[in-house]
Amino acid sequence: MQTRDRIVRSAARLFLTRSYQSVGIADLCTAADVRKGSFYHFFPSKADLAKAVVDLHAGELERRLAADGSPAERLFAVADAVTQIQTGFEKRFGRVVGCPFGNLAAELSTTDDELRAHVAGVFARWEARLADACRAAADAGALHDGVTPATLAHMILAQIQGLILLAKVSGAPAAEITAGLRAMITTNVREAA
Amino acid sequence: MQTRDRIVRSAARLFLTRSYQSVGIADLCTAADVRKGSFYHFFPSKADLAKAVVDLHAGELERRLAADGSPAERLFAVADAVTQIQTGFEKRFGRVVGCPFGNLAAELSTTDDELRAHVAGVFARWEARLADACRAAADAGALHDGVTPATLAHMILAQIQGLILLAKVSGAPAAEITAGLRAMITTNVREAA
DNA sequence: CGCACACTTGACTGACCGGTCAACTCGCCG
DNA sequence: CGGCGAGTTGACCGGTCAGTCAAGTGTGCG
Repeated sequence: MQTRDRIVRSAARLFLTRSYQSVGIADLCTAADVRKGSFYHFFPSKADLAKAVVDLHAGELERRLAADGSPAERLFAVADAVTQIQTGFEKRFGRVVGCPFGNLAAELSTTDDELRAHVAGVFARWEARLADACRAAADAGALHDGVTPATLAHMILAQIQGLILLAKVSGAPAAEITAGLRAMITTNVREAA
Repeated sequence: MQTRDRIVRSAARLFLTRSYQSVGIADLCTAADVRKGSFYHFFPSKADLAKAVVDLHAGELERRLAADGSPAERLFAVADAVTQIQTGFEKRFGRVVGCPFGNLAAELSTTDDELRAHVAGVFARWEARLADACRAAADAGALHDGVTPATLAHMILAQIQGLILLAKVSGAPAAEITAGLRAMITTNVREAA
C-alpha cells in the first residue's frame, strides 16, 4: 500500500510546484517511480488522484487546526496554522506556491464539476470550523458590532485565500501572508492573543 | 484590425468559462471564426494571447475605477466596480467564473514566469490605486488606528480575490461577493457612503 | 498596370496527452 | 502443490496539443 501513497505524495508536490493540468500522468509516474499501469491500478483517472491529493492536504490542515484556548486565541490559531503550512511550502519549494485547495479550485472548478464540489466541501467544513470559533468569540463579546460570526468566518477564509494568491503571483515571502492575516483578524477582534 | 480583436474577445470569454490550459488554439480559432495560420499571424504564441487578454480586462477595470467623491466613497466605489464586473460575468455566463487576473495568476504563475509578472503588474497598479484612496481616507481620519493605508489596500485586494474565488468554487451568486466586500470595508472605515 | 505587403488559408508536423491492455511476478491460502 | 488475486510491467492506442509553412488572396500605392 506504499505505492499508492508515493503516487499521492509525489502528485501533491507536483501539483503545487507546477499545476494540475501542466503535469501529465507520465510526469507523475516518473516522480513516484511507478509505471503507468500501476498508476491506473490505484486511480481510475487523473481527476480521482486530484481528489486524493485534496484529501491528503485536508487531513494535514485538520491536524493543525486542533482547537483550544480562548475564542480569540482560537481565531489566531487558524492564522498560525496557515502560516505554518505556507512557510513549510516556502522552505520546501523556495517560494510561495499557493493554497492546495485554492489552486485546484481556481484551475478546475469551471471544467470539472465533481472536483469543484469536492474542494467546495473542504472549504465548507473549514469555514464551518471558523464560524464556530467566531461564534464563541462573539459570545465572549470579543467581536465588534455589525458583523455576524458567519460573515466574519467567510471574510477570514477569503482573506486567507486572497493573501496567498497575491503572495504567489507577486513572488512575496510567506511572511507577508502571516502579517496580513493577523492584521485582518486584529481589526475584528478586541483582545490580542 | 478587427480579426485580432475578435480573437482576443473570444479568448477572454473562453478563458473565463473554461480555463487557459483547457482551451486549445483550435477552440480559440473556431470561436473567433479564424484559421490557425491567421491566429499565429497576430500572436507569436498562446501565452502572448493571454497577455493581450489580461490587458483587455485591465483596460476594462481601469475604466470603471474612475475616482471621485470622498475618500470613503472612493473605497466603496472599488467594491461597486468589482460588483458590476462580476455580476456582468454572472449574467453572461450564468455563474461566477472568477477574476480574470486571479484565474490566470492561480493557474499559470508557477509555470509561466513572464505571464506571472504581467499579471503581477496589473495587481500592483490596482493595489497602488487602492492605496491612494486608503491614504486619502487616512488623512481624512476615516480609518481606524493600527492599520496603515498600504496594508489596508493589500487586505482589500486580497479580500476581493478571496471572495471571488470562494464564490466561484461554491457556486454562490455574485451578490455574495458584493456583500462580503462591503462588510469588510465597513469594518475598516468610519463613515458609510 | 504591377508590385508589395498585410492578411488568410488549410494541410501538415512531431510531440505528448490520458487511458488501455495482455502478460507477468509473487505471496498467500486452501 | 495449485491457483487466485493484488500488484506490476511496458507496449500500445487514438486523439489532441501548440506551432509551422508554402501557397494563396485582396487591397492600396507607385
